Amino acid sequence: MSPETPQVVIGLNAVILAVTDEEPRILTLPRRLPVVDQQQDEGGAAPPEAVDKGPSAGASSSRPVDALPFGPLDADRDRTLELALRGWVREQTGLEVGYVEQLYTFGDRHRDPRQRLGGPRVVSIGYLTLGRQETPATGVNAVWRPWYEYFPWEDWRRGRPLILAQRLAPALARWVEESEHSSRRAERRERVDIAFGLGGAPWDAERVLDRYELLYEAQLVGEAWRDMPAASPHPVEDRHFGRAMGFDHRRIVATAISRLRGKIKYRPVVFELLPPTFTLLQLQRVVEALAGTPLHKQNFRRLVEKGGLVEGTGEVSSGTGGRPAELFCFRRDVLRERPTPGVGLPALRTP
Amino acid sequence: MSPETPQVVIGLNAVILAVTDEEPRILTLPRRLPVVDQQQDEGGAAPPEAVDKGPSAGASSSRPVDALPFGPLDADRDRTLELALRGWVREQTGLEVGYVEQLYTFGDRHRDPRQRLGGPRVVSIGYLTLGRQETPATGVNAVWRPWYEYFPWEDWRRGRPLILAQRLAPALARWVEESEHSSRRAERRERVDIAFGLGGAPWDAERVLDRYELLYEAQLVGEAWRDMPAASPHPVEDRHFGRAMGFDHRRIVATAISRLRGKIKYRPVVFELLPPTFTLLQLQRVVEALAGTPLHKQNFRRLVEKGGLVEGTGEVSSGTGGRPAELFCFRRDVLRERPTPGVGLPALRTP
DNA sequence: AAGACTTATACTCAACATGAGCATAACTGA
DNA sequence: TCAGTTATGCTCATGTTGAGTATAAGTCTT
Repeated sequence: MSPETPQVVIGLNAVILAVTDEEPRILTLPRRLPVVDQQQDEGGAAPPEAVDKGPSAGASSSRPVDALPFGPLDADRDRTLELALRGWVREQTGLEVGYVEQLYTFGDRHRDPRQRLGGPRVVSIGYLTLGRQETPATGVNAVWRPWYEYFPWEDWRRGRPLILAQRLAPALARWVEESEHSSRRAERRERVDIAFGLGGAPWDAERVLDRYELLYEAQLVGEAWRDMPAASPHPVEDRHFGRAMGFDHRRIVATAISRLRGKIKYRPVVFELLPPTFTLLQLQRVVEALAGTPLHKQNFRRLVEKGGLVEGTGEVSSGTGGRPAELFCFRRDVLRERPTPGVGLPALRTP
Repeated sequence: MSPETPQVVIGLNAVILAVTDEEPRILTLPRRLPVVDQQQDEGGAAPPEAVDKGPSAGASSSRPVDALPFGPLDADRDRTLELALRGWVREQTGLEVGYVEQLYTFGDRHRDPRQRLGGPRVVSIGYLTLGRQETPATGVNAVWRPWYEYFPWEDWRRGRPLILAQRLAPALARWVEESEHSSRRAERRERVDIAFGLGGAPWDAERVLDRYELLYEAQLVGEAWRDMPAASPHPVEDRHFGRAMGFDHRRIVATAISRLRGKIKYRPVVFELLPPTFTLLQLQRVVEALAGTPLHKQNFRRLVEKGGLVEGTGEVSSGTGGRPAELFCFRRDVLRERPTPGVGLPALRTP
């Protein structure tokens, strides 16, 4: 490795989320990335563009994959990580993000194909941003894509997804059975049951990352094959679940969903995704879209209204298709009143 | 800056937590660190030991400060971040950590005095580890120190801490008033009220990090003065709250407390801090120590027993000082039964 | 213009969870 | 034996949650 190669590069990755037409969508950039070839596995110089610069079309071939907006931290220029992230997003998409939250930092060497091409060690910090769906700058090749395309088993709004019982559960069962020792099988089975709500265990909507990690380990997602040093030719597509992404970006999106599904319960973050005023059904649809579960309409209304999360504006919306609905807005005072203002949960009192 | 200086260094920091005598304690290493001098602010070569190596006594003077075990990521050797952390902890303390959880990644340039001495950019990843209090290897200068020494306003077990009303609230009020514009004052006041439960707002035990960040901004913690490029001589100690730490380590500990106080509510992590069998009062005392609030004994028992979190072993403990108590152990099956098994919270059903 | 359909909103009721307290049991030490 | 200490069982009022009924007020179709 050449001496002037930096040892470590910090990659900043943004899951830019908006909800439109009752679908949570993330902003993705289709990118052509170098394919790891079995022959030249340890040799060959790295195409530096893929690592150092953002999406400036690298010289590599192969079909494009979805990637998140991302770029490295400039140690000399960027004063904070968040400012660096905002800069990259602006540069690559033309969008100005509002609410930003750090998710997690990933640094496994073996889960990034770039590491095998002689590039520097990449440590990626994932961020989640919330906002409304805006059109990227002209000339930017960005796509707002529903996040359930990457995680079809996570959408329970119209009942338990068919893919679960029909395809995922059998594939996972095979993975459990392919273990040699029975203790190992029992351990795998328990992990599968808890993560996917099988074998009598309940479905926990927040375990999105657990489920993705398990699928990766069981080699049921495309990324797992891509990352294997001596991968056999890609197996039948039928055994890959959900749409794959470049780098470790799907893992970062899984982290984002997990985090957000947890957070809406105790912090009023949903409102970042809504216009200043909205009907209660609009609000409900957004929460349902994020949580991936249907909600009882009347109870939801009681929750947010009696809970002091929203207040009526007096205005009414006409385009409901039925009786006009009152327009509500977020009630900021709730932050002073309750410790955990979110969609569900009790309060605490001062004794 | 010399060309072979790495641009970015990843610092891995461990908050090693155990609870003994009803006090949560973290393992700290007293270290002598270079003092930032006003004269040589931008010049001077960095003492590389303070950054590159762990606590190998640097050549610098000044009195020692508390620091967490930490060390840089070795991009070539360490396969994962967590393995690197375990290695550093082992090397510096002789301890083998069990449960490990990543907290947050900090990268603000201006909040690390090392950055002003010409060293590389440090990005610190904080980790939390849970276990029992073990004695560090002989020869290691490590101290288990109660975390409430760093955050005395966080311990509400014996009622509202006196320091809050007597010293913190007035100091914060001064900070609010010292703003020029009234809109700025109103904004500061709202932040103070929400973070510290003043002005009628409730106390939210989880906002530990918010409170520390606010104190830092209001220059009411020692670290704020240390980090100022042109700091006036340190003001009277009377205006600093809690025991200070080196680097940004107190911020990392604040993150740890916030995270843990949230997590015990929905994941059975408390048991990592307890022996395999314990009495219910022992369990309660540990939860109280972490949450910083007293709990109703009978209700707590009902919660963990009916909630299926623990099961009786039939054995009894004699050293209670009163009637002997039954010994309980963690009931692993609860993971299969409830989505969020912790100290408090409802369940979800499968329809 | 009537009737079907859609969405909004109010209200009820049972099941369950939570906060607070009373009562009794079983040990220790003076 | 009595006071002090902790353990454990039980009650009761209140709050929260899940599910459903009923009615209001629009749009669209014929």
